[in-house]
Amino acid sequence: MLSSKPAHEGDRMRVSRQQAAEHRERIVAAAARLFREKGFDGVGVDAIMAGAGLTHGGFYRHFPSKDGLAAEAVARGLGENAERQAASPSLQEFVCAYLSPAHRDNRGSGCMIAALGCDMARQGPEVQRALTAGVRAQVETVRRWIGGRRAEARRRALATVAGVMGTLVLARAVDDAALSEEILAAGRSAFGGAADAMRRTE
Amino acid sequence: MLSSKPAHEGDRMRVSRQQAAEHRERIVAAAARLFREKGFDGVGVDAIMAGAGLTHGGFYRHFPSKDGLAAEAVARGLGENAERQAASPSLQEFVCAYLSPAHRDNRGSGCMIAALGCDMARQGPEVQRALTAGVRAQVETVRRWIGGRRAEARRRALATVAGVMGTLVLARAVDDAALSEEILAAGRSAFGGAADAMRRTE
DNA sequence: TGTACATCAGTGAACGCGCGTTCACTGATGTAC
DNA sequence: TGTACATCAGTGAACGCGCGTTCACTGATGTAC
Repeated sequence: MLSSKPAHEGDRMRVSRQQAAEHRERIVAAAARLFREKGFDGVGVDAIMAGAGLTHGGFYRHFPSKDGLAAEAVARGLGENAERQAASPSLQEFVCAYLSPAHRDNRGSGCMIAALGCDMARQGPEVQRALTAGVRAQVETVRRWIGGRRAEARRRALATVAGVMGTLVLARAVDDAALSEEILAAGRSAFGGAADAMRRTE
Repeated sequence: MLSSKPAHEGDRMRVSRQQAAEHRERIVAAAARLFREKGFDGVGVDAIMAGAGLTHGGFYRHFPSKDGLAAEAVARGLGENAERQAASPSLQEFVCAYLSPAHRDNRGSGCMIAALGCDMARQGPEVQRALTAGVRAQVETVRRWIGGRRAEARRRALATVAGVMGTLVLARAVDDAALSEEILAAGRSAFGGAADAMRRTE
């Protein structure tokens, strides 16, 4: 899938350091994808390195341990989450893309929290710190989309972020295609317009 | 924690078969608890058998493999979910219990889907079949609590089940105690009264 | 600018531990007479 | 009911594979002169 030949070779000297930096980048990218697809324990260092077009021996020139890589991979995946949000013009469109069959069927390039959320609490503190920052950022974006009174909007934003994530997890876990579609549709309906839905001042 | 001494010894003969059945039961219970606490890959057969007060060698007199046990453990955990629902008089009280700090802090005895939902899709077909049945049952109970037009109530029930699950996952994954409380509170507010909240006919 | 040396990313073999699984054995259960 | 035999749940040692990690080595990068 990934070519093992570097595609640059330019920029005068110190090509190797630059290449090493690109390799490191490719390792993190491969890990972010593979962890989401198969879970932290479902992929080995050898598979990650192969995914980056390298052999396993060189891994420890870049990372202190598999756990160390995991923290970076999670941070990277959460960054992708933020980019997808930034690319969405409205909550409605974001939720429709998030709760789409395409997203459900592509764990490897999808939401990091939906793919690994259940396992995050069992990971090291670095992973949890990265996750918390990612959640805060995502909630803040949704809060701005929702608008209105700040405290109320934030409450709705928290429920929306959690709600779409849970919906995706459920749609992926279920055995039956029709039920899965129904779950996604229900989520889009409930969370797609949190601004006017969930009207409840308590 | 669990005494290794059997606490029965009665009922005429064939005590051993009965004891074996109890042992099997204890193994499934220990697995259901430990899997939820540490994940499918986080506990070994030896730890499960120790949790049941036995040694690992006898495991394969009861189950064909660790995966075979996983399917039964998941089914058992989902059954506990159903029991907790049955013990709740209303959606409001169920959601308050589900999104309580106590539930968040006790993975081992809590919701099976929140604890392992992300990993379910990677498990065998038996696990997924059990999960799907469990989800259907849970959704149906919530639908009855919500009441009203059937299609609309079902849509809200699906979103509620997914929503509270996602909320719990998020509250557990996050690093910051205050944020975790805030997430739980937002979930209780959004999903606690799905009958009057999420008012949205599409 | 050219040459000799040092650095270090990457390789592939090897290590060692953990864990799922197997197995010979034990001794109480359960059965045949 | 009592006795001899068969069954089988449980034990603990052992096996073997996978995987995280280490290491000696290579050869190009990068540097000192």
